Amino acid sequence: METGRRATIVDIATAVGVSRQTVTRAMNDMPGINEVTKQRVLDAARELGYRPSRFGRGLVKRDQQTIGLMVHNLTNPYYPELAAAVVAHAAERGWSVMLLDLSKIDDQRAYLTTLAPQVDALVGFVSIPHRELSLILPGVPVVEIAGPSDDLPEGWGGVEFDLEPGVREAVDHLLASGASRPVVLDSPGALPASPRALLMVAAWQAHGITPTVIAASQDGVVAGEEATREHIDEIRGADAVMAFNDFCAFGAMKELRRQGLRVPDDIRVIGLDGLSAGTYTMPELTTMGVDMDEAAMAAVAVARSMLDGTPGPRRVRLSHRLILRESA
Amino acid sequence: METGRRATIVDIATAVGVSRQTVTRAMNDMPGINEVTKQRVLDAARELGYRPSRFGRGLVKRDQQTIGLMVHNLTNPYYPELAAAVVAHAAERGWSVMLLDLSKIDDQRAYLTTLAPQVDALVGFVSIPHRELSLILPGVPVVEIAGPSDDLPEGWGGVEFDLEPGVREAVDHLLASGASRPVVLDSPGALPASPRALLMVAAWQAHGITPTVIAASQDGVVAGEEATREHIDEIRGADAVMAFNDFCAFGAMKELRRQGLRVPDDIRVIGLDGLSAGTYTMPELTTMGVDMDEAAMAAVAVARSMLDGTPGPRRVRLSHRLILRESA
DNA sequence: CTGAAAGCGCTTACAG
DNA sequence: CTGAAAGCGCTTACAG
Repeated sequence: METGRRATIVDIATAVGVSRQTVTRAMNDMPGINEVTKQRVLDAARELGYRPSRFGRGLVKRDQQTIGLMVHNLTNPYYPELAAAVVAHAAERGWSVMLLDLSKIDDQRAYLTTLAPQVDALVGFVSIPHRELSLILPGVPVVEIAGPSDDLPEGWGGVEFDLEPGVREAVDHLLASGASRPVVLDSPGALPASPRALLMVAAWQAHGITPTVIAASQDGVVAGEEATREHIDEIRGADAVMAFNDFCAFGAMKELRRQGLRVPDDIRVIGLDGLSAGTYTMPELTTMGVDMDEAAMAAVAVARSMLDGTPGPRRVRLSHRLILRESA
Repeated sequence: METGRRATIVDIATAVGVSRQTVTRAMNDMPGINEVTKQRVLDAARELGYRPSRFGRGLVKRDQQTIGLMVHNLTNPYYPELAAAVVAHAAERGWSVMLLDLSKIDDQRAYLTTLAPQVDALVGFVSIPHRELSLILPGVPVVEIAGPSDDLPEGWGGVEFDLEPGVREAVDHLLASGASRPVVLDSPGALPASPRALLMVAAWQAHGITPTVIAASQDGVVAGEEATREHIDEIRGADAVMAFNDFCAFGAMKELRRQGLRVPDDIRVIGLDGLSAGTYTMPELTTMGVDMDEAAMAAVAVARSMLDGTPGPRRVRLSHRLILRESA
């Protein structure tokens, strides 16, 4: 069956004693071919284990599009929700999606250098410097999904998340529920605070309240627990925690419970990212996020208009919204 | 910049006044080209917005491999852990991974018919009838990831999960911790019970104990809550719940808490699937699962040996293990 | 209904 | 250092 080399259209043609042309007609179910001939071709194809080369075919039919989906780490439940939606919207256009998960890759440069040329456009979260990516991929359309960034490189598309409306809704909700002594649980890094934390602080200050800001050492569940434990005194004096992201919020909720504090009765907790994993916990996590399906649709649409050279939008802005569940 | 048609190697050649050959040398950083010529070519390429065609290139260099990764629904956290690992192991071989998520696809047949020919091998969870997939993809190597199946189609590879050792460990652990009145929370469907539930029942019976089996209406978190609520009387008489999967276990834990039962003090809970999302809850979920990285590595290895026609293993068996956390 | 010709965009020898 | 030739596997017109 396997003769070392993969069978081609010519092998079938010579085996059956017809031209390549006739083989194409049979394989692609085209009209204008005798039913008997067709059968003989199909039989020979099966016999020889023939599979069409996607390169030969792609070279002549120019309709195959593949978009690369870049994510930092698919294990973070934030990305699969996006990825599933991107696949669905790409499928509507007959596009395939190549998954580029950088989390376990040692040499990201080398990885992208070999794989990215196999892609017609790139969509997703760009975790390496913009300039570097542009050098690796000269000319490939890129649609970056991220927070609002004024420094989107020339020629790139973007789907931007505007967190402000969600944060505002969250603060309004907390105020309405009687909270007035908020703690912001920030992530490490940018001093004095991350953009997310600054947004939260500003939203409270608009109501004359200045939250206490504490920082976790990382942005995972365990770090959220630790930070909550370390700052438990400040937190006992508070009536609401707004976390940097949902993971920190999960950690905070776990530690609060250990400390005997009831959520949301004693203290409210609000996450940020809108993970559906927030429905696994008890209480379910109130959070903020965008509609991932909308984001994916927008990203695919921008990619399409860039690929086609259509005048369509190159930059879409989506607002975070409060996702009201149980923890606040 | 964009002239409608995409620039090819020939466009650059004529623009610079050299042969295609020379352009190839410049673009691919090959030796034997004058530095000045090379610069002129590279400049022209940038000028014309040239990007190499992956088809032209793929046709002549035969080293590009793409594997299709089939998953039922990437939003289910079970799959991303596998997907991330598959991407990592594929990357080691320079393979790219095309993501095929069937969850939001209306016409799965049409979807696979257009996308699967763009793939050299298929790996993952096969949710359509085996025969149907074989018809859509004559000759494409398939590596199915699933529970032990004796009916693996001729020529397919498989990575099989053996749940029995994990279930046995879980029961031993529950017994050792003093539990003796187990409830099995099964999923709907197969009567009288699912294979998973039957395995659990058998493991208990080996110790002379017959668990009560109750069934949820679905296999999600909410169904787990509902089933727990409906059968709360049986559960109050029990000291351990073994759930069909981690989702049901999440739901059970939530409802148990509402009902005033403490986990694990009053009642132990054990899930099945080994989701890392089980660390988000309080208490963290004790569960059973395989090492996803190992599973992914095995799947990629089987795919490779099938693609190469190497005699390597076509079927790998992996054992579930108890993942001890807090809920039991 | 079938085949000879041309071409998709690229690279790999082979000459010079 | 550079180019003319051949070929990768397939399809699309065009003849017959």
